[in-house]
Amino acid sequence: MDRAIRGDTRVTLREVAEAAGVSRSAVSRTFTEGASVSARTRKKVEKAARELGYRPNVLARSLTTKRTALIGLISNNFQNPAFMEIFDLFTAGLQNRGLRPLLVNLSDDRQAEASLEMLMQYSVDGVIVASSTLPEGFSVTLVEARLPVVHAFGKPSASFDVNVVGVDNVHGGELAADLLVERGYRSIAFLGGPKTASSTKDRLQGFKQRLKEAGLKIAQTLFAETYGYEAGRKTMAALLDKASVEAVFCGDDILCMGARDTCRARGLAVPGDIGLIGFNDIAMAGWEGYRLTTVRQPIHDIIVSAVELIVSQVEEPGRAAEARIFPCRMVERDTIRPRAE
Amino acid sequence: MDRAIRGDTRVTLREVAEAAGVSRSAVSRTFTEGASVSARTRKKVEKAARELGYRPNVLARSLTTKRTALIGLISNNFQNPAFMEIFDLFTAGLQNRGLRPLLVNLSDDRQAEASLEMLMQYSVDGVIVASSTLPEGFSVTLVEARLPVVHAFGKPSASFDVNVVGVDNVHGGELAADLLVERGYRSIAFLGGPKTASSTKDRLQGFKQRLKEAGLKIAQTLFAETYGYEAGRKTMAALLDKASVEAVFCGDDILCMGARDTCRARGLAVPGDIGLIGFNDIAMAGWEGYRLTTVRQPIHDIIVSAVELIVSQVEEPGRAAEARIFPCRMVERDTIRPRAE
DNA sequence: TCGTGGTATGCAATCCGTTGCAAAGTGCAG
DNA sequence: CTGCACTTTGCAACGGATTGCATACCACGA
Repeated sequence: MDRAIRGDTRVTLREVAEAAGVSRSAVSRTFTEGASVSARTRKKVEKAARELGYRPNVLARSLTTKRTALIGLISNNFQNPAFMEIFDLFTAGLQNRGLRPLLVNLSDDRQAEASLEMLMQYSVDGVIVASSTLPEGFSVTLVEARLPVVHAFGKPSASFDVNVVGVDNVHGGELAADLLVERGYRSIAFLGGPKTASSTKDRLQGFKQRLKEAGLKIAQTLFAETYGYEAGRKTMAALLDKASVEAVFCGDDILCMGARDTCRARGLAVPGDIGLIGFNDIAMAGWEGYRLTTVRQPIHDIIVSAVELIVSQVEEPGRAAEARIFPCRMVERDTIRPRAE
Repeated sequence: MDRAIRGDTRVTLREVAEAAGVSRSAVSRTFTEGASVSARTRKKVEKAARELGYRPNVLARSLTTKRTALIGLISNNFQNPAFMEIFDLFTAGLQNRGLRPLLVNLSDDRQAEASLEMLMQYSVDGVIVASSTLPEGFSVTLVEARLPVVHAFGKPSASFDVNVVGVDNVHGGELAADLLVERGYRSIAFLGGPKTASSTKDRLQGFKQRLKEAGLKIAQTLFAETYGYEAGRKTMAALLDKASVEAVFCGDDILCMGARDTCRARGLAVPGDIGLIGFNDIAMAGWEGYRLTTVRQPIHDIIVSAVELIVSQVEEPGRAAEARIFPCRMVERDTIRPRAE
């Protein structure tokens, strides 16, 4: 009976129409919200559809409606386990609004162009870029192709009209500096993420500035190649080999966890011998083996906001680009020494 | 000049045809591998296409070709940071073969039905189920709808024809038991993942059986609600409250990390006071703060194999279902006491 | 010059839906 | 019973591509 489940071929609208003894329009209309169909035909159609196991073909539909409900979800942070939280929230958020995430792994940036091409070919309704390391130019290309875009964890750009949701990274850097100064650290290093990432630059800027205001200078500035655990370990090792410092501000929790572990491996106590600050406050930052003191980024809010934004952008294409910037705040755990009595 | 980039509307094949002064068929043919077009027209078409910024509409194409290159990627393990590795490999693997992952977050299993419906409506070419906790029935539903399916990290079923790629979990459990026995542990507990998951059941089975052969019985058997860090912590706490044991075999690394951390929080030394074994050998298992002794699952091989399998399944629909089972092996780090002298 | 075989091309139907428009149907007041 | 204003319905065109088939073209040998 149920052709679709038997699976020979998918049942089409035309067949339902024939079975129900109505026109194709009638069938189409019973499946589109708010179209004019009498209760009687609707019933007939629904019965036939049920019996045949009819499922409308969304892709065919998209041909005329110009909507696919597909949203490109691009990221290049697949090395960072923290992104699991992010994917969870994004996919759940999109699904709740009836949107479908088409996932793009951009770990190899040479594929950037091809990926964009692909997204256009699939007629995605919009794109969410979830990354703090992709260059601004990336989102801009999308905007130029008239694709609605939201750059989550990005930095607002003065020169281009692209939707951004993120935090005030400069301020985050300031918070870290303030805490270190307050706790009396004087020899301080910065261990950032990829040098070219706007997030890295901004955090460093705020950090440096505030230290300067306190009469201090950054003792060492190193950059990890990626936001990843191994990168954090290696970079921290390099740092310790170069000089000894009292505290390190890491540009990301995952880097900080790596850094924490090279300390552990070298027998350095934290915060006894060296203080550490992370950035993000991902779930893992609270794990017993780490308990990072870190600058919290409201990931949940950012993502909810990004989804909201892409939705309104899709629904109202002309809409002006928006930047939604959330504040960070310090969450203190056990990697920075307590206030002196 | 470049309409598509200017973005008014997408350029269609028809417009290219007009610009090049050829028929629509000619245009279509220059864009399909192996079709018969003269070098001269091909050149004309390509020029026009380039100038107009034409990109074929894959969805329209799929209407006649019956191929979308969309692959549903379903998971319900978004709480487990280890899945980042898995997503990374899957997305990269699919992309390399020109396939597009349509991501489905099934954390809420009440949406299972709706998700399947959705995947069918989007005419995905196939589905990869990446989960060891989804019930067998889930994949079966897909198979019945004649969708090519591969269940990664699943368990082969005697009764149903579904493609499975995974490890021999029973054997994994045996390895854990053997090691514990060899190291002279006698009071031993099992801390598994969700009770209903086939992975949990199989690991437990092998474990129990082998202990029995050594004349031992499992002292405690507890199950975590999910494969997640918090679940691991809580369940371990419950276990310790009930009884004291010498060693615990955890059904997953992430659970084991949670367990490790409740030990840490309670001041229990590992492996001094208690021994721990994990399962999977995810990257994090090697982190300095944990260094889990664990049963290794060849994640990389499994995923490569799963992608391969879905590809051949899509290309050759009638193909018989296959089960590809990989062996596990023990990797020893620091959470089990060394062999006595 | 003509015939032949092969390659290129275009026509038109098709894939699966949606939608503007005109025709048909309905209900109700006069 | 007629007229009028809605509500339902179907027709047919359309969205953007592919493809079977028939025709047009080409070079080449006889």
